Amino acid sequence: MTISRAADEAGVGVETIRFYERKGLIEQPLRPSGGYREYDRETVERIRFIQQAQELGFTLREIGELLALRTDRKADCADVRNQAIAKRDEVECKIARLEEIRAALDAVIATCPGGGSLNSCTIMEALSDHRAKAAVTTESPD
Amino acid sequence: MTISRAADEAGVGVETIRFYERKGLIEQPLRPSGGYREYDRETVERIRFIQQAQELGFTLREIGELLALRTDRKADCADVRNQAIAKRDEVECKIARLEEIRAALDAVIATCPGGGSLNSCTIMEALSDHRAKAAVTTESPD
DNA sequence: ATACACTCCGTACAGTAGTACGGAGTCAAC
DNA sequence: GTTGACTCCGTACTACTGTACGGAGTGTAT
Repeated sequence: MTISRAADEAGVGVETIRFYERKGLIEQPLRPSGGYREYDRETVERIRFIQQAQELGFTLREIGELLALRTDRKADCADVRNQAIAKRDEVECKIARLEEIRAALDAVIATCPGGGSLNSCTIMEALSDHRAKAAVTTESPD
Repeated sequence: MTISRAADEAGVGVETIRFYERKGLIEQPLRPSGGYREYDRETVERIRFIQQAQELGFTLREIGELLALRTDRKADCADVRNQAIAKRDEVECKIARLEEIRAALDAVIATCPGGGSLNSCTIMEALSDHRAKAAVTTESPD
């Protein structure tokens, strides 16, 4: 399978495959003819694995670790589970943070008269510091 | 006020101020002595405004627009309100997406035996495509 | 044998938000 | 008048996930 075929099968671009290769996410493929990369079904699966994991919010670095686990004979299912749990906790933190932001935006929108000069715009006021802290600040930013 | 003093007052780094200046978020300051930047209280406020808006999830580009509105005589409170509403909608989309991810991770964690070889690891299975679609895929990725 | 599509490679670029560096100039104090 | 802290500038680098480019080589079909 050529690189463009593999890219099609996996649903990514050719350059993406070369990029993953550089990043060590997929192994160096054989080059039987004229230096052209030769891919098998397994590598396509591996690329799909990467895509799936990305959809779950894993970074390429983390996916690299998962892939390393996959070929590690000593690796345990619990290792993978722990990774997944850590990622879920991380996602939960992000959600909580975004919910705070949403609440702050809602508050600010609710008090806005919705028209008139900026001098009486409560949103601008809220962003212009002083009193703003209560409505806006929510501990450490991301 | 020197740049380092202004940075302290605003709670950012010196380089950050120069960066904002390059980005056009703050105006070119006066340089009365030896080419040193001279800041006033108003600029510090402006930098704080930027920080506040960042905490609400606005990007620097969007903040630049808000700041432009602020000095635009024709600007209306409704313009600001619309920006805030658009941002809230955006935040809501992100939350929804993350909640899908969390659900998928929860599902995958729940079915994991929690120990044993990777061959029986349901998380790895889920990531390894085929059947995975149902549990993992949630329409367009971010 | 030649056209055409495909592939090779390294490098640069995209956007986001800064941070770091190094050599030179400057300010205030002692 | 010299020390030490501060500032200047442009550039490069961080992290992330790719995308684009351009000139050269190669495989396949006609």
